[in-house]
Amino acid sequence: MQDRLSGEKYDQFMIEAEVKEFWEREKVYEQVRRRKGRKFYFLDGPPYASAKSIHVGTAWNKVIKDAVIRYHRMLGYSVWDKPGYDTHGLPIEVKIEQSLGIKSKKEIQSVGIDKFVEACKGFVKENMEAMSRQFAEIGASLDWENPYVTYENSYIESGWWLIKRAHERGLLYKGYKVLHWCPRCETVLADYEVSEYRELEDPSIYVKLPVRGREREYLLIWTTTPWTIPANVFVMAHPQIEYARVKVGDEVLILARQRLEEVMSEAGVSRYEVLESFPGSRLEGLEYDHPLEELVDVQRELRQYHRVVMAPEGVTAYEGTGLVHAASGHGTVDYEVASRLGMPIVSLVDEVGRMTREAGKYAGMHFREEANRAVEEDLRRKGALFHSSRLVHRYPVCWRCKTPLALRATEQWFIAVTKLRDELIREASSVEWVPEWARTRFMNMLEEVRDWAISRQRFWGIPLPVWVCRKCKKYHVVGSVQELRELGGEVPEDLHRPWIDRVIIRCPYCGGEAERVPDVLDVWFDSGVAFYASLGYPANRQLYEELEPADFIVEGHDQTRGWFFSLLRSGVIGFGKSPYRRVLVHGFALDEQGREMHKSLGNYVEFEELISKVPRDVVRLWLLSSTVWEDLRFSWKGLEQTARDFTVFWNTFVFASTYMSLDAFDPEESSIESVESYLEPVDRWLISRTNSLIAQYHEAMGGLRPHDAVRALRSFLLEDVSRFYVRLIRRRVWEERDTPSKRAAYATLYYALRAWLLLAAPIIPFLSEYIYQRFMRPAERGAALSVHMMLLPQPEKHRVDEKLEREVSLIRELAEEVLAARANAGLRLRRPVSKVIVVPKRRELAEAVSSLKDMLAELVNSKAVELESEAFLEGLRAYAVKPLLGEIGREFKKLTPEVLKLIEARGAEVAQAIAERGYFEAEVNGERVRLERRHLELVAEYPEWLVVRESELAIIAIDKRLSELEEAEGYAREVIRRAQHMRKEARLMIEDRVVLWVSGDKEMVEAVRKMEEFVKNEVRAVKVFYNMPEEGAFAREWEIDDKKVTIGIRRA
RNA sequence: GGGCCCGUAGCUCAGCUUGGUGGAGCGCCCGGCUGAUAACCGGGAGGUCGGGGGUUCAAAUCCCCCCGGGCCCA
Repeated sequence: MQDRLSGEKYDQFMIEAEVKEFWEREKVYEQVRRRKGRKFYFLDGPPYASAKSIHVGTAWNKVIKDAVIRYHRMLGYSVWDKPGYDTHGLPIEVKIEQSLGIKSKKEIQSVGIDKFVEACKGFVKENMEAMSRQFAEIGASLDWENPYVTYENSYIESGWWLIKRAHERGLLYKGYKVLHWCPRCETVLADYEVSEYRELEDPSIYVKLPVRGREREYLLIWTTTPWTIPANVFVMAHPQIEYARVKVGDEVLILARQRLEEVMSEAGVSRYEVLESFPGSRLEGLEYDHPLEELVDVQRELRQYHRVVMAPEGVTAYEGTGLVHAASGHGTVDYEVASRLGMPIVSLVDEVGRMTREAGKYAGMHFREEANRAVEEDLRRKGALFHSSRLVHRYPVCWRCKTPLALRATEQWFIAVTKLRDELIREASSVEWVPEWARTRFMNMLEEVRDWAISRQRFWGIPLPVWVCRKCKKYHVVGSVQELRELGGEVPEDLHRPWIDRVIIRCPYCGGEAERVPDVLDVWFDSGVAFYASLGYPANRQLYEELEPADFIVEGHDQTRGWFFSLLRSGVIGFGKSPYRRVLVHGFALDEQGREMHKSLGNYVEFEELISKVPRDVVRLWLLSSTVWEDLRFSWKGLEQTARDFTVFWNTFVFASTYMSLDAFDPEESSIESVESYLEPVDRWLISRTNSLIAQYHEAMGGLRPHDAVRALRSFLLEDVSRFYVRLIRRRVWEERDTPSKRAAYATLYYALRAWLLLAAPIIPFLSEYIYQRFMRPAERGAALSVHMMLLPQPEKHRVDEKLEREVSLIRELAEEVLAARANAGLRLRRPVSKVIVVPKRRELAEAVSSLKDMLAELVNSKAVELESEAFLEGLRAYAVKPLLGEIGREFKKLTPEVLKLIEARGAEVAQAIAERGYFEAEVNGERVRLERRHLELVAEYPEWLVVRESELAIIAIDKRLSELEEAEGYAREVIRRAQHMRKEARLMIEDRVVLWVSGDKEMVEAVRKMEEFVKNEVRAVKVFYNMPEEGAFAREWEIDDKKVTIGIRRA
């Protein structure tokens, strides 16, 4: 092997630049993609292309995807890796409005829809290019040249196909629905878009509705939206709640019994009398008059509907009066109850938030700002206002413009998803969810699924492919461009509005002219069809049929109700099945304090900044080490620590490369099979650990737990290889001659590092490629061009020795105890000790020590390790006793001083007796005294030359006594260490030989002389002189334990 | 108001599925090493396992309630 790693300073940034250049030059990605294998259809959740800079969370998202993709490629799969972009929708329209300085739909029309839509497209294009660049930067190996883009004609056409499918299945319908409406954006908001609430102040009024045919008797209702009173149709009550007729002054009010006290106290009424109480069911059918009947045109037609109906779903006993005023066009429940009972749907607010003509006196008023006040005033004048105040409550506002929303019945197009509920549940159950709780969350959501309002009264979106005949008023759904052409439509170059709006087709029913309904589709529709639209289906059926279903998707947990759902919905509508097999849910990237990262909060970390400060692999390893489905806290410190791990990764490979090349090691010639009989326990251990790692890694990656894989990889290289194995093989590796033992160590180390390098490739693609090119590829015939074209190793079960792994881990634990004992006794590690005695407390430890004695001895720098029984220590142990005054005083009373004297005088004897038989008897002042364990504290004492430490594993005793020779070795090592330091200072090469001078303190010089062969070998000296260094030699005076020594070296 | 998730050392996080002596890294203190070295190794201090209740011989772990945070809904 040739060393291509050492001698160069480790610079991860430089490495990444070079690797990138290599990938581009050799077209590695293209070659990786071209390889054939079993299909793995990965479907990219398209990020929304509304900004140029990606969020740390978006980067995390793509890094997870990339790790999974690379992993599958290295398993031999042919991975479908087309990325996507979500490009339509209101948020982008808003940005363009802002950049054009306009504020409403009307202004867009005056600018020209064509210009507006072109601006949207241009904006999105720039964003996509910037985002792709950043994704490629962190090494996301997706097909950035050919992403799927939701605004493309082919994609739009694929979208149309699903609307047509829905229509064919009888799921498409036009209906009224009460939905949140933004009067500023002039559009309906989907349920999940109603996400922002503000604390707003509103009126809180109690209104008296006169009961028809009874004098001075009223239904009492409560509302915070006076503007809905003109649209009142009926009143809802709960059949099981108790109601009361209450006399207040000369009037009678009807309200819930349970609400009585609170309502009266709020209204400041202290004197009232309950005339009778009864269940709500008795109120059914009770008619009333509308107090504003003569001011509101539509109310004259609604007279016949004004009555109390039973509607438990709309009434609670914890708020209001228990009687709920229903405005069928302005409340969700109101609408549902009205539909059920065949009541009319009345909506009196127009698209811009003004009261309609039917609202009579209030026509033209803004619903919140003006109508509220006017209605309240009129009610007061009519004597219908029982009480009025103000209240601050959470009120929904538009998520983009913060305008308070109105509930409003509007005409929209729907897909009857509720009809598909059972299918959805069946299909979702068959999906594998990681983690498992994602399934629970998803299922809970499906239980309450609603019909899907797909239409939007906007511009930048997939046009709704519905044409309505001017003559017969029937509508026709167009499923493709070809169909459009067949119906006589002139197909525009771009399928967006406004061009598509101008397409007139022939009505298939009456032959009349049909024009398009001007709506566009909900943007959630777009990404929901990605599973087939990104493959060009149905224009190109083959690709989809080959690839479906998607084998894997992964997005943040917010997408449960988002993309995961919209995909499933589209899958079931279009194909009757789930479009994906496995789902991984990842967390949110939060800031260092655990809050959401937002530009407006000033805690936003720019991706470009991140990547300029921290190498990509470091970012990746750090991101991937976080538990994937939990939220991630951004941390510069965490990244810094991760960067430090990389220096150890690097150093480990440099170490291997340096020595293997020095010894011309050839991994192909010296495989672990070829050195089998020379493998030492530590070698067999590392080989076993390597296979355990491989198994663990596959289990983690296969189970979509990349964090577990990363943690296993990290600890293997840091703990097992670098801090343990390399330390233990140093002596073998420094051996000058070519020994089988050294070769065995190299073979083992190469085997472990090779496996690690391959396993790490999906996680840290840059560094692993770099090291592969310089360490592995030149050493192996038939190694692929790139590490990413290699196959991952599979665990070889016969090489796993669980017993050995357990034993080594016990030995490591024990070694720590010994080191702790040494540290406590001030015995430095460099000085050997003559003997470590182990008295094991567990049988498996005894076995481990007896089979791995040498390993333990090496780890703790001891000349010998001996297993002994407790009896051995007992022989060396002496006990001191400490009387426990409390116990002794309580029992011996007046005799206590005498007893204490006895203990002091015959302490050793007392201790021995109690230790051996549990008691000691003697006569004191003529009385027989019996001392037991409870009277005394026994303190074990050992000879001065023995250091003892007891742990849960064993009792450890270290013999501090050193033989003369060992003492000399200790001193010699002190000299060696300093000579090594000087070699380094003198910039000698590792393989250079030197001449050494040692002079000064007699004991030191004598020690070196005794250990001369050892010293020469360690320092690579050809000769040692015991006098002052010659002129020109590199010399220095040292002080070691108060002894002065002069050391000199010169290259031989 | 509902569903799901999170809360463990000063900081970042394992451990919880399957109850049995609480772990790692960083930081801090002490010591060591110097042939991977702008590294590294060892030792030590540091914890009401968010709070309360329950089940159990035994709870960080299982159950219930509460508090704080996240996501999604109402």
